[in-house]
Amino acid sequence: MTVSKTAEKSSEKPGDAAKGRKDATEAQPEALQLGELSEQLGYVLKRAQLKVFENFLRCMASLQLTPAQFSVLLLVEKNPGRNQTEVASTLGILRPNFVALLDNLESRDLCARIRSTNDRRSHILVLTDKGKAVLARAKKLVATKHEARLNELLGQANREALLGMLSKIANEF
Amino acid sequence: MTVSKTAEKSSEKPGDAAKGRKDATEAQPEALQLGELSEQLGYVLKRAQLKVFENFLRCMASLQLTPAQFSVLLLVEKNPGRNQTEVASTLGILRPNFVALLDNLESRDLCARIRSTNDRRSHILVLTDKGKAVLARAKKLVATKHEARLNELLGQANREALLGMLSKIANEF
DNA sequence: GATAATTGTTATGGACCATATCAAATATCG
DNA sequence: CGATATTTGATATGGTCCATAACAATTATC
Repeated sequence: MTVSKTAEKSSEKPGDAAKGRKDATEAQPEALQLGELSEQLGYVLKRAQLKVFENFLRCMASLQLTPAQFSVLLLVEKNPGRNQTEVASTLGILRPNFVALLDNLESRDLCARIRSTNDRRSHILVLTDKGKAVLARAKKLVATKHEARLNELLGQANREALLGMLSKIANEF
Repeated sequence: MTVSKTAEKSSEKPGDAAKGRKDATEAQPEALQLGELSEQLGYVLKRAQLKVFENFLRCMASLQLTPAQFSVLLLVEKNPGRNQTEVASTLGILRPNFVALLDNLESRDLCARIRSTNDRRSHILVLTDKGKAVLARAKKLVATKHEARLNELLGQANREALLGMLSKIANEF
């Protein structure tokens, strides 16, 4: 699979005509045949995932939220008062790697760690007011720019079917 | 999104009853609510992709082929005589990162670099006999273990619909 | 024939993932 | 109770993958 994220930096600057372009009489560089690759679910899945993440980042540029950060905010909002281990493991993030992620969100005052009184080892996670506000704006951006674009491309019904199949794979495969 | 690959190392050893398990009278640790997260295409897409790759690796364990390596072999088989730049860019791999990948395949005698006579800068890529044989076995494993499992889970028609939608996202998003 | 562009390569840094380990706090059990 | 084990957040570290800059050899361009 192995699909990088780089944009196909087309070296085609507006001025240079007939450089990469050969007219019909000239031999084409011929694009490669994907062949069975285009039937490999893993390959297509990865390419689609990269595109979706890429678009997500563009939509969120004004808020500077990555998919990972967005998912943390969403989960903490829905489940306030849980500790780091619980939130991290739900997202499939290992506890050591969750620390820096949280450090970032906390330094931006989007989320706060609170020492639990029940268990003074654990840190309870809560969204700050700013965090709630940013998340609300993020949700709107996702809905109006990101998901809307997907609906436009696939249609509402197909989009839901896609989500269902992916969930099935994610949960039962 | 941020979904790690680690298996949920359940600390539930066969012997320890009633440790993590609370009976109905006892307060449950309560799984977190995913909430809107489960509707986020990016999140589900990433989780599904990780599962598929994970399964792919298991199926290919005997041949020691990663998804990336498999895709290179497939592409070179279908397009023999192309150079590194062409193959790499088709797969979305940057040229510098393609070098080590090829070094690996070549050291295992699955693929060969041949200096082009037309353009002595470029290396023409070809599968070795062993490479062809290994790829053939790989294809069989993928078909019988990997894709078969997906068909079983989704059904043939759904699997094709899924592939179509993902391709659309990958190409038109 | 001088200059620019291309190819494969190396070096390097960043992001993400995974494991081991630690101190503090808590749970468990003799 | 008190010794031992476990859990939590954290640090350190190594691996993999992705991205950019730069280089020598070769080729294209003018």
